[in-house]
Amino acid sequence: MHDTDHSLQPFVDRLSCRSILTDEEKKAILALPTNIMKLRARHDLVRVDEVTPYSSFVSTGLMGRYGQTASGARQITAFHIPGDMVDLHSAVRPIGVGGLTALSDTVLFRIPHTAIRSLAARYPAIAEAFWRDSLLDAAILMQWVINVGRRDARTRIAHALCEMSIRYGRDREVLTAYAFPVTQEQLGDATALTPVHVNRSLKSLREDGLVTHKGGQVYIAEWEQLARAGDFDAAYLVADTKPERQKRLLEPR
Amino acid sequence: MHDTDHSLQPFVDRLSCRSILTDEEKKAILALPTNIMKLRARHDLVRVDEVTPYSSFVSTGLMGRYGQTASGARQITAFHIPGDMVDLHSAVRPIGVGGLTALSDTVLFRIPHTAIRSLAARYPAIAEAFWRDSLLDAAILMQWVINVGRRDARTRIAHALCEMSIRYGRDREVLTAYAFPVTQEQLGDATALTPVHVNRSLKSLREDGLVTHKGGQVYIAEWEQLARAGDFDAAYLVADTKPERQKRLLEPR
DNA sequence: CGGACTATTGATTTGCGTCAAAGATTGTGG
DNA sequence: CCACAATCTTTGACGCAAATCAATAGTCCG
Repeated sequence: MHDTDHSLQPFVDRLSCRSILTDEEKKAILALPTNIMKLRARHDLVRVDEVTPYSSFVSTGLMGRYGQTASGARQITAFHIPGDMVDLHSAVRPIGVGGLTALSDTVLFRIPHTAIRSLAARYPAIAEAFWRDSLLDAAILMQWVINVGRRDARTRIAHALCEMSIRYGRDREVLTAYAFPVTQEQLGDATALTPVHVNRSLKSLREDGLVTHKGGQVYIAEWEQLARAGDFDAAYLVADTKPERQKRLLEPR
Repeated sequence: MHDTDHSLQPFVDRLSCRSILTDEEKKAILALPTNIMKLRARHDLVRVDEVTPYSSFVSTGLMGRYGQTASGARQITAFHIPGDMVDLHSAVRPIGVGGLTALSDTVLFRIPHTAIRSLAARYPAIAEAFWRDSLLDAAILMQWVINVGRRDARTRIAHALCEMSIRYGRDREVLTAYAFPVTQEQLGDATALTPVHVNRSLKSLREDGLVTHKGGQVYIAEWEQLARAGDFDAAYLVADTKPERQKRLLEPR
């Protein structure tokens, strides 16, 4: 085995943080057929209401899942960062989840659903890992409902920046500087704010010395204060509180 | 086999709508140990940040999943109606999903996670059905982000009432009259509105002759118009567009 | 170097929140 | 079965956070 430009090793690493996989299972994942694809910023991978026959691993860049209202307003429902597998779920339930767009220039490895499905069929423990992965996405979505529904603009932005800090970090550690290549308009589409108000909220956070977002880079000056300002508690992002509970449903065979 | 008061038959029926299960698998689900539990309205089954060792099948009543902000504002992130299995996911990922409360008097059958886990371990096809079930919840959650983030009050309420109409209906058919035992305050907690504004929005929909909510009952007078007013498209609730795609990952053994 | 995004700031508007108070319903214990 | 307490619904007046409108600077890229 050797790494290639198409390597899914980061995906295996990420799954292994949350689920226990045997070497054979890891190898089987690495052996998935991949198809490299490059997307320019603002180009769609999947349009709303379109059904895709692929799942895609994000290698570099940033993808956004989105839906829209009849009046054309866009709402981003998820950010997908390098290491994430997007549309993994669509192998099992391929509808009703909106479109996927590149928020910045992005490199993906596409994997046919058929390959995902047969892998999950052969290795139930992998299916379980995939399931657990989609449950983390669901937990994040719940937080977004709370964020968008019940927090004011400044708090929402702070919360979003805290979330991405933890998600970009290895092993859920705080990253006080990270690349987050979104425009203020896109950040507004994720937090349900207008670009103008995103700008004002960022300014307020910047003037209070908590955080800066410039040139697609986030610099967190005061993590503790930012987390407080964003009403942020990272518990929902943690794989599991008790390691013994993340043990496999199935023994290796 | 005979039905009892603890029967999980409705759960099997619901899973069977979306996944293909053998008779043996269905029997195995029905054989799960259940523990009946009654909850009065406004009582919690699981508090925020609490970890539960049970999944619960809703027999009658209405459950709500919720989170809250530091300032104490409550946001309902999901309604769970009779036939739903709540906290199914917590068997695999037991954290970060907030609390569960009874929105009306509710009867539940509790099932230990250990039983769920061993069932999923023995029958991978059941694990797959569970996964698919949690993906529907995630699709609903995405719509809630859009609803709360980008639609005005009247539209949000209309959307929520449309969603529940389809979810209460058998086989995703429109139900123009259904029991939905929530107060206007709870509906506000779900749509991120104040009870006062929920009242005004309902009044507007009522005066336009679209829908009525009185005494915990919803009466939809004009489905088409209500769906338009709520910017509602039921596609996200459908099990699958193409039946052949919902075929099993795994052959029965 | 020019055209198209992107960020920033100010002035004004508005949908929804907040506060308040009066009815309608529901439930409960005597 | 009634009384009264508690909860829920409805309506009005007012305030505010964020949207909208508008215009000027940066910035990136071909």
